[in-house]
Amino acid sequence: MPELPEVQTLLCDLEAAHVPGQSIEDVRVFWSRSVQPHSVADFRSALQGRSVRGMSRRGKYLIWYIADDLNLLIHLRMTGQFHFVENPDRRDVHDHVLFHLGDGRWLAFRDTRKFGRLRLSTDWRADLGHLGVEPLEPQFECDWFCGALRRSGRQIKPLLLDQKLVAGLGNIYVDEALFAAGIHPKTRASSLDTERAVALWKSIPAVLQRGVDHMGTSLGTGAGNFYSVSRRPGRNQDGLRVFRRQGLPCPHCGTVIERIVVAQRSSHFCPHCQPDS
DNA sequence: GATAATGTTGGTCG
DNA sequence: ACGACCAACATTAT
Repeated sequence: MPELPEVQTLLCDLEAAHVPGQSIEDVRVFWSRSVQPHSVADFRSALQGRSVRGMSRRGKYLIWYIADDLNLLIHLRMTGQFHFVENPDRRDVHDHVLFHLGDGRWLAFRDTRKFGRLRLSTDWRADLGHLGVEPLEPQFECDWFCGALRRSGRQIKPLLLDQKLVAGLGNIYVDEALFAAGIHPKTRASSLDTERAVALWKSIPAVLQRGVDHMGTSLGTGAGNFYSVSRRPGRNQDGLRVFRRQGLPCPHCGTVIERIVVAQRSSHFCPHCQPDS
């Protein structure tokens, strides 16, 4: 579920809720694999009595600063969420980790599908060193990006989903960026001409920033849907042009949007605006 | 009620 | 190097 805009929304909500600055009085883990590779005891003892000094985001990771040599790296995977619960007894069956904060609140990590991970790091720069460039930062340069595309023979969609080149894109925003740039998801990266490559370079930050501005994308109403700490859904789903809109008319030309599978992921595109090369 | 699909990542295998 | 496939899980839509 959560891609860069959703994690950024979560970060902003946690900061607005003043979680940074709080001490961690207690940590309770109800599904041990949420904190693997640590043992529950190690995870708890490493954090108990410490404080959350600050937070940031890298790709789809949320980073809590505990000390110079201790960070908590959180990846939400498909259905991870944070929210506050009244007390430990009121915890939902999918609330797998609880943090008792210094001001008395209980912050819960909820994750219906249990893919999310909370792991400790003594060096987050090294542990997240595999991640590529931040697409909303100045290092996301046009010449560098176009050069990387030229040197890769991979299909453009799996290349963009690979966090090693650009960090933070997932299935929704890749489909939206490819539509905005008029590129078929199976196109070989190296076969894109400069005009298409530059269009893609522009569309990636555009669709991501739009997602951030709309506080993320919340599809459906189920338990695994995206909700930030405020429990309000995002509203970016209303602005999606192609994602999960197969059978509906393209907003540009009216052609029926198609759904195909690329790299084992459902992919949505307009066959007229994004012709197969 | 069974079956397919789901927004992520990491592994294997050819 | 790359892509196909699977696994980790639970829920929702069909």
